[in-house]
Amino acid sequence: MHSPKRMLFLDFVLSVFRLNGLLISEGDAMAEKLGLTSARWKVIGAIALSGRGLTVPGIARALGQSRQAVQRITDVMVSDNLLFYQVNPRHKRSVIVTLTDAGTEVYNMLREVQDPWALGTTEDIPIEELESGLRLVRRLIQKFDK
Amino acid sequence: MHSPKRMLFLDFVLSVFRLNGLLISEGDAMAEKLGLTSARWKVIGAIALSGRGLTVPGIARALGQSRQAVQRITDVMVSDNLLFYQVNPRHKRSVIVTLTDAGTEVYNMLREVQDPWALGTTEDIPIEELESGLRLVRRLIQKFDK
DNA sequence: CCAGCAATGACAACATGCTGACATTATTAG
DNA sequence: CTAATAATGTCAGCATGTTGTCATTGCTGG
Repeated sequence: MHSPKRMLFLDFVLSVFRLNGLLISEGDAMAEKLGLTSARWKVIGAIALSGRGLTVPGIARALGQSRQAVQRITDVMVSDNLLFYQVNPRHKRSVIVTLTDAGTEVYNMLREVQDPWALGTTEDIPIEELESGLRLVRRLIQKFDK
Repeated sequence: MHSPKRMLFLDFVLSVFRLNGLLISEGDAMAEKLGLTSARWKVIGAIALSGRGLTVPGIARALGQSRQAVQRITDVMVSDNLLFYQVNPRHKRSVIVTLTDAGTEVYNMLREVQDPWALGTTEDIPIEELESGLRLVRRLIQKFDK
C-alpha cells in the first residue's frame, strides 16, 4: 500500500518538477546577459549540436516538444538575426534552420558562461553519481517516450 | 575544456527537461479521467499532504512556484467545488485553502490511479538507484534554491 | 505606540508550452 | 502512376508559469 518504493518515486517525481523550475531559472539568469532566454538557448543548442542545420520539426523532435512551440521561438530568433531559414533541397516548404554568424557567436559566449557554471555546480559531486543519475533519468524517459 | 563531467552534467540537465515534460504528460493523462490537470493535482496534493489547510502563498512555497500562479489555479478549483476558502483567524485577508468533500474524494481516486502507475513504472528499477537518484536531485535543488 | 518593512491579494503583461484544425507538400502502398 | 497516408507550416485558443505594480494587512524594532 504505502510501499517505500512508491513514496520514494513520487518524491522523486515532485523533486524533478522542482529541479526543472530551478534549472530554467538558472538558464534564464545565464542567458539574460546575452539577450536570450532558456527557451532560446535550447533551440540554439539543438542546432549547434546537430552540426548542420535542422528543420523546425527536427528541432522539436530533438527537444521533445511540439513543432508549433519551436516554430514560434525560431520565428522570433530569425527576426532577431540569430537564425535564418535556408532553402531545403529535399523539401519545398520545410526550410532548414541555421545559425547566423551572430547566432554562432552568441552560442559561443553562452558556453563561456555555461561551462564554468556546470563545473562549479558539480565540483563536489562524484562523477559516478552523475552517471548513475543520468542513467535513471534516461531509463524513465525511455519508459514514457513511446 | 570539454571535460567529461561538464558534458555529463549538461546531458543530465537536458534529460531533466525532457523527463519533466513527459512526467507532466503522464500526470495529465492520469488526472484527465478525474477532470483534473497536473497543475491542479499538484495543488490538491500539497493541501492533502499538509493535513490541515494552507494559505495560497503557503501552497506556492510548498511547490516552489509564484503565489500568483497558485492563486489562479485555486480560484478555478473553488469554482469547481474542489476547494473552498476558509476564514483565517490569524489573517484578515489571507484565507485558508481547504479541500471540500468532493476535493478529498478526487484526491483519493487520484491515488488509486497514481499508486499502480508509480509501482509499475519502477518495477524493474532497484530501490537503491531511486534513492541515489533522489539524493542527487535533492542536492542540486538545495544548491539552486537559496 | 507607531513607523517602516514584509506579506498578501488583485490585476496586468508576457513567455512558453500544449492541442486542434486546416491546407499544402512528401512519401508510400497498391 | 495514383490514391491514401504522413509530415509540415500556419493560425487559433488555451493552460501554466513568470514578473511587475499597487493597495491593504500584519509584524517588528525603536
